[in-house]
Amino acid sequence: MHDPRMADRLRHAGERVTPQRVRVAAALEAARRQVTAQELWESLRGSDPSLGRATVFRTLETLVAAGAARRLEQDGHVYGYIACRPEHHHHLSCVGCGRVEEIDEAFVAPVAERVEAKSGFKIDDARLDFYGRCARCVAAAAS
Amino acid sequence: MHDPRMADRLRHAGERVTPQRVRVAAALEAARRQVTAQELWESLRGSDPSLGRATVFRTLETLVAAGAARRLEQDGHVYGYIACRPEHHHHLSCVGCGRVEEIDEAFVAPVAERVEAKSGFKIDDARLDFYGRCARCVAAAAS
DNA sequence: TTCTCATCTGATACTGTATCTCATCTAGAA
DNA sequence: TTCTAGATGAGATACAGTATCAGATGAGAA
Repeated sequence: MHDPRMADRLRHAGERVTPQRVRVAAALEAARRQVTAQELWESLRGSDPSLGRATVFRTLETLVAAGAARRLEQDGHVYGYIACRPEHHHHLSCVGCGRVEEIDEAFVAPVAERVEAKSGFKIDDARLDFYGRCARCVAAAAS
Repeated sequence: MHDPRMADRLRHAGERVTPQRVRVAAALEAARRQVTAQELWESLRGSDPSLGRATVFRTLETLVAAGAARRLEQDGHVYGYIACRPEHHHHLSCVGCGRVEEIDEAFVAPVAERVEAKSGFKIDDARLDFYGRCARCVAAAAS
């Protein structure tokens, strides 16, 4: 088994440890990025053509419930899954050249905390997008 | 017309002002909460059975593009829409009851400044959306 | 007012993600 | 090893949203 911790988490949550679940969990961890159930199924089908599509969807939900994965909304009504740690997506988008940079979660967390304190909301997810011009485009416009 | 401002926004964005669009915009404003295109269509069908489903979906996108509404992600791969003033781009959305509160620009401005300083971007516009549960829904879930 | 045409509407078909059903299989306990 | 609650695989189904297209219409021009 690639990562015995994943199996432990499932067992601890009272879930069965099946070869399919182990394979899905291993593939999710190996991805090291946000992936969709569909992507995961397609990549796993290569090595295991008998793996069912529904099984991948179900297993991902099981992993989320067991605390071994996190589900995020992606644009286009797709769920993205990522192993272990939530990864928020905040963007800094240049309207000049189209370049997009990621904004670190550290910038957003303090705002979320203050908003929680003021509003009484319990915040689960955040989306922050900035639009403007990158340094290069600003310089180009000035010249 | 319930709210002439909505028509002005459409006109200003170079969009036609049709009876259907006026009806959809009025219903969205009257809701005063986050609603889905489907919900809006079903409620409007009562008074106007000829109103097409696709028209509601298209109109909501048009309103978003014109700055008269905002699109938010809801759980279950559904887009929620809410009428808003163009100058308010930040929302705090309850996934439990659909209530949406506006977040003051003052929370976001400092983040924008720090991001500008770090990245060299010149930021023109910002959009921040938080998703979670309001105090009432948190209390209801705990009981 | 009437004309004109770009664009909007409504109906329908289609896309793609996710869920449900059910016969079969199996992990894990005894 | 046997037993059984729960998992699997295949296919059907549900549902939000989009694409298409013929016909209708808003809004500016004449």
